Amino acid sequence: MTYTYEYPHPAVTTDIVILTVMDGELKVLLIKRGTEPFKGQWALPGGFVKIDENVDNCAVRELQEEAGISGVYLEQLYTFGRVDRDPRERVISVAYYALIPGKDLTLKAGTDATEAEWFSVDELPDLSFDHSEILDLAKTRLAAKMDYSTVGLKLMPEEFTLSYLQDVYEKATDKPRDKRNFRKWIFSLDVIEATGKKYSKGPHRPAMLYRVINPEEVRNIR
Amino acid sequence: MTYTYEYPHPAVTTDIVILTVMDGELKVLLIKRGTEPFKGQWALPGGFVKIDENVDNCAVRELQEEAGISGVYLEQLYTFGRVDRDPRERVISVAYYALIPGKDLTLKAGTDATEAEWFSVDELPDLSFDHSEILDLAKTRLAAKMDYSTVGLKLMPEEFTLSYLQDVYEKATDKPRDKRNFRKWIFSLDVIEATGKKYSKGPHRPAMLYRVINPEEVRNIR
DNA sequence: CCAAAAGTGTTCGTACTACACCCATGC
DNA sequence: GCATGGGTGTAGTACGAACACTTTTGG
Repeated sequence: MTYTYEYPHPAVTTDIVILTVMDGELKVLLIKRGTEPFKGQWALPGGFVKIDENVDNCAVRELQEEAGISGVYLEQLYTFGRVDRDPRERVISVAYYALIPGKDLTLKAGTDATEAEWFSVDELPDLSFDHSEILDLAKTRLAAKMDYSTVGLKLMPEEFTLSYLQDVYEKATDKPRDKRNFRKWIFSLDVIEATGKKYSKGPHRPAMLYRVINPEEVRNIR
Repeated sequence: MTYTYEYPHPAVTTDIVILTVMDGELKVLLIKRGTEPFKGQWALPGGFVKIDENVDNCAVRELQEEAGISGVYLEQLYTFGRVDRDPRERVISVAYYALIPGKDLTLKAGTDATEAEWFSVDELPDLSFDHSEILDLAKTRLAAKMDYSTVGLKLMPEEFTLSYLQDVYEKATDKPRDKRNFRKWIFSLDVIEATGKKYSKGPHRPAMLYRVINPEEVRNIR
């Protein structure tokens, strides 16, 4: 079966920058390509938009199919449309980024037989296509948005300590924060609340556990 | 001549929200459609991405061809990819917005025979496709960016008065500003300078004329 | 009792807000 | 001389930045 048009049509894909903070580092999920071009190289998960599928839905589907992830924060990032960005044919890519809670490491490694792995964004292999450009933009966008919205909480598991929260903010924005000022700031937003539980880990004072008050909401600040 | 693919491909267009402040109002340039669908209705200028043309270049070209405008600020806005957004075939639209200096009204009305007209964003006709959604997003984005970057200056002609500048900011963000505070703010950014000239208009004190110091730059504030 | 991370307040500077009157010109 | 928009300063407030010690636990 083939499809014929009066004018040439580009192919359209979505590529997804899947980010999380793990082991004290901002990490991105990459897939080892099983086919040409760039066979054997690492790339962002993604795939072609189906003809009867909304572009947003395509991103949701690829997230599930290639990374086994669903129900997470997903936002359109930018559309990459240079003519030569794919050697096969004209491919325009609508890039998204997804934020994964840190501890929910239920990561079945990709539903299909592809090889998936978390990489620190500071120690990346060579990426296929223009994917390092896409990743750079995602990092920039995330860092900016963590300062003027509450997206950062999408990187949090159900319950977390304030130290962990601060660590996530520092790693995702690549900027150190003062402990007392950070706590004053996050409390002033009224977005987290104490669970009443404590979390003991090691020979020191246990930390109070917090939760996000309204996990659905992403609010703009200022 | 026809083009055949193994899988169905969507068509890709760019649509451009061309904004300016004119006669004390934020205005958008619309084109009256000469063909079905939505024949005779107003729509954003735009058109299909050519197979050997970068998506960004397509936006630049459409801006020139449909509105006779070039050399202005142009930025990608968002990609609209709902399946049913075009009744003809599957069309994915990469939307851009352009900012036109207020007085440079050298607007030859569209190079092709299309009918182009400026509309106040407060008195819009019914728009074709999902174009009112695109326009809404452009308005929101512009208003936000005027507060945290210097894009607003892209709406300024070569020389302008402070009152005019303030008016543009008020109309583009739909928020009133205090005259003295606005002036302190804009001066603190070091982005405009006095030309030394004055501008007399009417029976009152003439206004000093200013220019943008670095017209190319768009800097983020904060 | 010692090591380790958790928790907690105050001071200072700066940037935003609110606000009202004199100035220069054309007619 | 009067009507019209152009131009200017100050005081109060709120927010972000800098900064160090005490608390609680496990071993």
